[in-house]
Amino acid sequence: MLLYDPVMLDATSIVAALDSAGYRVTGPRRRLAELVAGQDGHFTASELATLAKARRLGISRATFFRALDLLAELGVVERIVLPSGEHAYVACARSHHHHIVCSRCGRTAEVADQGLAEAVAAMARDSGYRIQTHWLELFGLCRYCQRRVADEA
Amino acid sequence: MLLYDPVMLDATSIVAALDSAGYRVTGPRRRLAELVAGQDGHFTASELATLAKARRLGISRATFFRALDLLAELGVVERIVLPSGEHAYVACARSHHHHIVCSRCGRTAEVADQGLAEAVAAMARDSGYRIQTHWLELFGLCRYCQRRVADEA
DNA sequence: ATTTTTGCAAACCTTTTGCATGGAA
DNA sequence: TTCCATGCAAAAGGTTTGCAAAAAT
Repeated sequence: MLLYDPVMLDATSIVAALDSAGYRVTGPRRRLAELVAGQDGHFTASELATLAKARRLGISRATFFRALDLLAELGVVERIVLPSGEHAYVACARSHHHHIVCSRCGRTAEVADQGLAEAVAAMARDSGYRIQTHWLELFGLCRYCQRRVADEA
Repeated sequence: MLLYDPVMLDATSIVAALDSAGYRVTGPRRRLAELVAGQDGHFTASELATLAKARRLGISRATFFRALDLLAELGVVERIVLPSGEHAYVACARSHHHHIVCSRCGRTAEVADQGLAEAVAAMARDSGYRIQTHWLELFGLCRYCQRRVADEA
């Protein structure tokens, strides 16, 4: 049993989110939704574009950038920034949360607050800054990769 | 009195860090060190290059990227990633710490742990991931900008 | 019929790299 | 004299944008 499964998002609900927000449901967006639904780690617009090209899905590169931006605005996916500076997206639940990204396979898990909110509040108090947003990213090895790394040794 | 002043780094100690690590002390690196010493918020290689060009310091763009990379390896500055994906650097103290970046003026402050380590440990425990590194960035308004924003209203 | 989306290609930016030259040790 | 560092320019990504054509409502 996995405590923290990657959040799975089905294509239907992605399309529904677009539709109910008044955006048009188009062929490319449907196919893109399926591609996104098939991802279980983080992914970049670029990566999906490459994948789509290989599968001859007929979705242009620009569409990925535009659509993923849109999905991020709608809160369907969350945009994170990798240490390299690339923009990546992960499927996300509605509430505030943070991600752990596996540095080996890219799998992500979400984690609960665990006292972070208080720590951030304390930092705000001490620094005199009025915090607008905070942003915690954890990088590490997921269970599977820990095992694989151990096997290799 | 400011509790958390931006860390000021003087040019001399930057040069000393290079020297003692066995790297050559060159003209461009000296001038770059002064430029870095003059920054009090975060800055990108690109920004410094533009600045240097305006001041006719004769330091090429590539040198900024190479030298700042080096300084980050030496621990003289820390590399952060802005939400836009750009790589930025901030002067930093040696111990583990986190930054608050002012979203209006770019001023940074460093903050103490405040229970973050325990929170991260708890997240590791719950998720089953073996955490390799974590990375907290806070964005908000510094004291000065809070006041200025209030004045404008 | 109207308005949004798309695709294409070009433009943009930041960052990286190859290679010959120049400078530090 | 021996390498390391620099400058230049080109390359390499990733991301954005203008515009005409296509598709959705």
